[in-house]
Amino acid sequence: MTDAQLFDRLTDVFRSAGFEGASLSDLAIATGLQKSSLYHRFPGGKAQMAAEVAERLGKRDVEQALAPLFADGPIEARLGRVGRSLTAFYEGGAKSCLLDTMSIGAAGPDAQRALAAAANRWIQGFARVAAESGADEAEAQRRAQDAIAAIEGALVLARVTKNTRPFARAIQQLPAVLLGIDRTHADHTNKRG
Amino acid sequence: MTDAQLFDRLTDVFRSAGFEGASLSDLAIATGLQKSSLYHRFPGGKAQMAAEVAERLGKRDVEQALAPLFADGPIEARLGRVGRSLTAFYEGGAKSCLLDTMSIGAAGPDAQRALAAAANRWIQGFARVAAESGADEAEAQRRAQDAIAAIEGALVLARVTKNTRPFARAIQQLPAVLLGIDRTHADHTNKRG
DNA sequence: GTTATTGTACCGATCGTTCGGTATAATCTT
DNA sequence: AAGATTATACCGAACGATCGGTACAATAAC
Repeated sequence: MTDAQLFDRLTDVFRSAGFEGASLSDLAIATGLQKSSLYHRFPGGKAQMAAEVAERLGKRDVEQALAPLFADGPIEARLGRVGRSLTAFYEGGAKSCLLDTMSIGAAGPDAQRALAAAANRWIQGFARVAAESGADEAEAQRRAQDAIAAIEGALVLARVTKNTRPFARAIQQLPAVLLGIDRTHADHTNKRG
Repeated sequence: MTDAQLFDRLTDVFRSAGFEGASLSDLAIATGLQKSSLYHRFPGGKAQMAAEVAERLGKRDVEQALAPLFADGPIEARLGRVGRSLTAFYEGGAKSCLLDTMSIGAAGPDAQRALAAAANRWIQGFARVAAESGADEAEAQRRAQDAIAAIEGALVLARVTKNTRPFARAIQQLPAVLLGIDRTHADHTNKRG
């Protein structure tokens, strides 16, 4: 089992069950390793697993999902690509966000710090593209936070109501939010829900 | 201890620790009751506690928070009152939402159903006021979902980054979202963050 | 004195964690 | 090159603690 696979499995358990809800048995089954083997790889136990998973989220996943932002091409096209990237990452809204599920309860200070760092990286990435459209620093930050909040909230709504359309809408409205375009009378044809 | 106090304590534990994170010991300590007393009141155990807490959220808390919506007065004033009501409920963004924290992991089918019902009641309440401003049914639903998603996402962001300003902004933008007013160039004076 | 309610003592199961040990591969010694 | 040693990855079995839940006697309320 490669490191990437191992982390993928761990991440999946944590993000669907949360920190407390993810038992070592669950993690062992998901990874195909015995609990003692997990302790060999993570001497710090479950807290270390959560912390390293959260770190990878900030350092690898966020960078990967936001990569299209800093490529070439018109800004709308780049944002469209990021939207598709996020839709894939969250499986259309069917999967929860690690930032949400693992920040509940006692996940240990290292994990909490890593989660906060991941969130801030995401905010900074969005803010950077918002600043491209002429927004000043503070306004860019606000737009970035609002865009992420819209996505995170839609994921919560999807988990509770089993309706992923608000998530699809949040992704669709992402360019408007970041670029400061009026979305009052946007087109919702065939996107009701 | 009155029923209201009892439920308040239980709700507090569930919404800050989630279902799995809320142990019977925690619940017993928070309520000042022994486990046997809790089982006398909730023969169905922790699952029943969670379900009844979620039911009260939908039937009492949502109704209470949204009450100003259906009183007299101009619609902006009513929405302002709801915003203050929600700010109090979430303590300015410092407290998580039960819809979020208790929907993670295995909270039992009754609780899940009650949480979904609570979310839908909230959506319907917001949609009703959105419809007042001339939006058709589908558009009102969308605005209501988006408004709630903005709030829930801001609460997630607040929990992770310890920054409650996105929450304050979500509340502030609530009237604009529901009434379909352009909020592109809204005033953010003294509300940066 | 009857009925609720609580306190105490438990239960089996599972929690996160640790320990002793195995197999293979790399590293060192000579 | 051969043998001894170390490092790495994994496993099975158990640890004490806590989990959610139960049985029942003592107490409180009426």
